[in-house]
Amino acid sequence: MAQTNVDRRLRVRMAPSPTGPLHIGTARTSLYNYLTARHDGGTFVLRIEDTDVARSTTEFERDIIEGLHWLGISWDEGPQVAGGEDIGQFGPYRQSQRLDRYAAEAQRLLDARLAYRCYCTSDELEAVRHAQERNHEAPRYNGRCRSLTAEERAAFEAAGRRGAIRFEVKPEPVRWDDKVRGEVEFDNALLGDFVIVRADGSPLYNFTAVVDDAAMQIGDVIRGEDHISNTPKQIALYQALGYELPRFAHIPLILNPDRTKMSKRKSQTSIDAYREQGYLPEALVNFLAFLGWSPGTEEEIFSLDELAARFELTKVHKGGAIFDIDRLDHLNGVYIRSLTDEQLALRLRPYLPDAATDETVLRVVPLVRERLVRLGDIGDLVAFLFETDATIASWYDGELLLPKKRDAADVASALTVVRDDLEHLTDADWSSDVLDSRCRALAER
RNA sequence: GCCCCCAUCGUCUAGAGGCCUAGGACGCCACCCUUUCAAGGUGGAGAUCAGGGGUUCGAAUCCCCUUGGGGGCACCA
Repeated sequence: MAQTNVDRRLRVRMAPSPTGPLHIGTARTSLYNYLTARHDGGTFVLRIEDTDVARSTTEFERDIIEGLHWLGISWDEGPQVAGGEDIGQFGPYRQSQRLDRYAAEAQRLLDARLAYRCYCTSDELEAVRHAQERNHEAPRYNGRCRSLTAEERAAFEAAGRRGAIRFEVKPEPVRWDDKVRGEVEFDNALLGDFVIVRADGSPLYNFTAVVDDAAMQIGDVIRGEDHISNTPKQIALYQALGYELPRFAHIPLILNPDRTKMSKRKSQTSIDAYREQGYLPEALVNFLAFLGWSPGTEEEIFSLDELAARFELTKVHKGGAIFDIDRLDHLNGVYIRSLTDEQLALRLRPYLPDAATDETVLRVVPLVRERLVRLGDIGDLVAFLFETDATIASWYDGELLLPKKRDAADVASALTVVRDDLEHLTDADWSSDVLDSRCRALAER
């Protein structure tokens, strides 16, 4: 493994877990990593953390990769896609393909007596936890298997138990200089020995992240604030394994309106959902970038490249930011209005019936541009004009939408009335007689 | 319960001791433009900088406490 001329100070990484569709928070963290790399001329690595076999799927992995691409976020090193090969000299970039490395490192820890086999069952562990809770103690592993004799271990193994591997935490204070938070200190004496490899042999997050970040020469670990309490554990692991420590930066969380961590239950968290509604990636990126960062000026419209030129980790806030959909809507409108007719027509295409000709779409664009908040809103505005129903098509298309004698303002006006009118329609109103008369009346206005 | 973190208009934020009687944007309210709705323009309401102590000639900015909020405490990531 010849790894030459790698400046780890300029290497950052995003390590999503494919256990769900691309999440807003993952997208924002990816963006901050990407911007940091681009700003400093560094390298951005994508690594797939799929060690949780039960929850990880290739569909989610594809969704995440596609979502990042859609946002315009690209990486310099990452897993192979579509039958290609891994890109980069530190691959493979999928943790499920690096199992031998974790096993080797775990063995190294075992041999050095910095980790040990634990044969406790989940029931036993739970019982201990409950007892600790009753005594108002911090729930943590009590170290029962820490000093098992060879005989005791053999007995467990003979009984068919395959122990998990626990890392022995040294009870000492750990501190690091966080790029966004400054000095952070934590007393590892409060920690229990934690599991790094399950009884079934599969490695766990805190362990794999450290092994890989070190192997991939990551110099700056930029991740969400929810990982801040993993950091002391990981630092201990870095030290035990003899790796050079990276720098850490914990960025603020994106919040629900009630200021709790943004969640699926309370907010729309999947990038796909925003994409489907017709938010432009440019708008989403611009919006996301400002959730926890600002250039320090009053400018607020930035392209990805402009963001990369201005972005600095040191200007990232410590406090979380509420995801304000009104603001996203506003930004989206700004970006929609900045598009040329042709560009907007192209983007609108997926939201209109196939029956609509390119020419028709192009003619609709100037009429709707000023009032489109999301591309998907085009459906509410004019999609019905292209229904196959002959009556609707002829009336709206011929008399209303594209009238020979009327100008664009007239048409826009009519469209709005039609839209408002439609909101009050009941199912019974959808007979062609009723529609016909409505259309006739509207056309005469 | 234990540990860690955070704190400027409703929201996103500017602010790194005097430029702040706290600026911008979103949202909201008026008015203008407009046959309507938008878009655009102009103006307005909206934060005693969570509260209390210090430090200093001077604090939103530094320190401490309180309060409030959040995150984490898995053989998830």
